[in-house]
Amino acid sequence: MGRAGDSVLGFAILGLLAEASLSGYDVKLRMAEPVGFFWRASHSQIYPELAKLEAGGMVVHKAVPQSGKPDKKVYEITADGLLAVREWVSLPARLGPTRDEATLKAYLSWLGERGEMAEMFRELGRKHEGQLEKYEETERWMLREWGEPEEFGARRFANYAALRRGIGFEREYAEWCRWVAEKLEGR
Amino acid sequence: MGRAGDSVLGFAILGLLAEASLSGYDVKLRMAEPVGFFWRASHSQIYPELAKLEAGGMVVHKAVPQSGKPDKKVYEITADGLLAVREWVSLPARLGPTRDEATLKAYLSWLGERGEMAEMFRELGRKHEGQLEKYEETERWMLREWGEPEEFGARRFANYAALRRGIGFEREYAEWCRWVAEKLEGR
DNA sequence: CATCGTTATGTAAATACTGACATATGAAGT
DNA sequence: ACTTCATATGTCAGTATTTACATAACGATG
Repeated sequence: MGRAGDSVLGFAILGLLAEASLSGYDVKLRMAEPVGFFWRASHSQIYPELAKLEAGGMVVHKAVPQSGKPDKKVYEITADGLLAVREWVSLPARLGPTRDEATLKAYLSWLGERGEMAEMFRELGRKHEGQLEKYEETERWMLREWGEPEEFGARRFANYAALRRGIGFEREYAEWCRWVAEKLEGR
Repeated sequence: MGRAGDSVLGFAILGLLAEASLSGYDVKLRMAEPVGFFWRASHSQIYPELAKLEAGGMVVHKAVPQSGKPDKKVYEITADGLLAVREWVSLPARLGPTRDEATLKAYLSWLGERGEMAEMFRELGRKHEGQLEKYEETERWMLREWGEPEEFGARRFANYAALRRGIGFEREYAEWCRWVAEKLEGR
């Protein structure tokens, strides 16, 4: 209906602000690094979305002058905003409108030249392999710093759960790419 | 740049038309069933896209009167169109702009009520489990009808490769959901 | 002193996508 | 007779997303 904090992006931002007050730029940075792995957004979406959230009473901002850097607007979540995310988070998640270009290309692979297709999947596999390694390094760091997953608090577990999804996803994807490439090469 | 057949959807359609001439409705049906698992599109996207492809010389149509049913427009791929898909298919696939609502909700799960969150992931896991079973049934059918994957022709292999991705994806996803639910329930 | 990178915030145009509206034929079931 | 379903093709409004444009302060590098 167009209520503020209606879009998934809006809730993603509210979720970040539930943990700490942030500037639009800070939100952008988090949307690149940890959150971006499962919900990407650029600053040209974030700034307008923050304005929309503020118009809807979900967040408020105050200007913070800085020396050495441009001033920033630090956004803080309101009671309404917190209530809205808390309600949203346990609502059934929509299954993503599955759109995977690589799987489409696999489905149409009979149209391409075998060797070129194999090389493409080989390279794609390497990319996913690389991402997997980054995730696995993060996991090692978490286990080293935080101890046993069974004893994580809710916040840390939430973090770890998202990472586990990334690891499973990339591992499966990389394996599939290698398998496709191998078969296309005719072994 | 806005050339016809520029969008992934355009190439998806060209790929379908490379195998057989189809009406917009037929394309829609394939976008629901096998293709829709990795590239979803509704008829409100398909009809305009076909018109765009035709304007760009990638496809041509002829009206086919039918008795008992409304007339249809059957689209056929042109030499230009075929060349365009063939080139596109072995070009590096963009990594999908990862947007997965469920992983976002896992990341923000500390904001929700434990039991509700667990139930949500439990239910989501069931959905992915159901999809997995459908895919596995299709796989059994393929192996029964087509024999050994090693002896599939390029077309059948392409089909099978996309299915294998679906199976891996759903299996991993369902497992992750179960794992999250279990941990949230505190076992 | 010029340029580049980082921080910081925005807008605009174009494309992509969803969901609803709109229409029409004929078959099959109630 | 009435309704529903499958076939068949489209448009429209609104939302979401991407890419490019636009500005500005400051520090570091050359």
